[in-house]
Amino acid sequence: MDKTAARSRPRRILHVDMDAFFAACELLRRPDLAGKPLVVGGSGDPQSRGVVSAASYEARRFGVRSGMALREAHRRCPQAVFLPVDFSYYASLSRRLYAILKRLTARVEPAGIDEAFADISAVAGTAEEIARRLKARVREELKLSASVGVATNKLMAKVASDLDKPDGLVVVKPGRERAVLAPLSVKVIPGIGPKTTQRLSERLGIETCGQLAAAPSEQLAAEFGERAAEWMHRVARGIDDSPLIEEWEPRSVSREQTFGADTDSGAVILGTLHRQLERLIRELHEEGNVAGTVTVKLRFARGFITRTRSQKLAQPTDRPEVIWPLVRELLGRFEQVGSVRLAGLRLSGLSRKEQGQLELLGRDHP
DNA sequence: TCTGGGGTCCTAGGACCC
DNA sequence: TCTGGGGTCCTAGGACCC
Repeated sequence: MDKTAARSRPRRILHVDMDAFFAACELLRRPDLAGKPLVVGGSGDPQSRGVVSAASYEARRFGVRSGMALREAHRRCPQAVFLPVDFSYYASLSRRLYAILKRLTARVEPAGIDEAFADISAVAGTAEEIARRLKARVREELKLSASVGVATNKLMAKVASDLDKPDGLVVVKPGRERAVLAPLSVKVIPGIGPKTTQRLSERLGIETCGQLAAAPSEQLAAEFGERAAEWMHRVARGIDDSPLIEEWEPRSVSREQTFGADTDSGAVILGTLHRQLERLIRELHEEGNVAGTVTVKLRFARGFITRTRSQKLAQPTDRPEVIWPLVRELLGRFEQVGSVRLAGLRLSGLSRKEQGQLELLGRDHP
């Protein structure tokens, strides 16, 4: 790698983010719903437990937001059409979006079902021309609308794609990063969520990225620690060197389930965990993976608190007869905190199953 | 009106070793 | 024999993202 060459010419990173993706996908196959408020979430029953995954812009006018309880969405907009989440259908459209991106450049980083980064440094044309071309292709081939941001790094490209939604196109010129961020709320920065936003405001009186960039380092460090303070200072100035990551291996897999009604039945919880283990084992086998650590997660109804118990396996494994007794043991380590709302199982520390490991396990468990 | 399901990364404390 | 410090691993929890 020629580092000086990479430094001398700034990168050109594009971020594409689909507008109200799940709702827009549903409208493709339900054109009769066009113009109506539409809410996609959970089982589609606004009276059941579940949250809004996506709301059309018509529904947003009534104050419906993603992450909101379905019941609350229904209270705010009773005339909305409620549809269940059909993840595999959206995934099929997502694959077509990625195919369009791959025609633009091979350097694509997936960032979820409805968004992605692409390094367009080597693509011919101005940033705006490339972004227009991409948006036009998405509109023609998928009949969907996307918002696009282009900047010198991932952080600023993502912020830019969000500035003019829906159907937006924002290019941040090299050198303009800090000025673009300055008037914006700190919460536009990916990684600064509700808790950090509140803490910045209440403890330090900081609301905007400009104020964050100008805050004394010692003050930030005293509140958030050295490393976090340094990170905040950089992102508030629009500085981000993080590389595009085209592919990575998953670090963990999990299944979790919220009960329709809270339960204190050990049999129900155990049965749920057992089904979850069966599904996870199938997934491990399909991917040729073994797990290193087992985690059981319970959410208790009272106070909505989540507790986990985890243990590293003596030997990474994909064998249910090794994992299941550990799940039972972990379950026994929870204190009684009343009825349970959610039960979940996570297998982490994934690695590829290797021949030697297989033989070893075969000897241990004939 | 209560808050889904799938993930990632970071931190802190205790155990343990040198 | 006592004390301290550094590094690493493991567990638990928190914040955040889509």
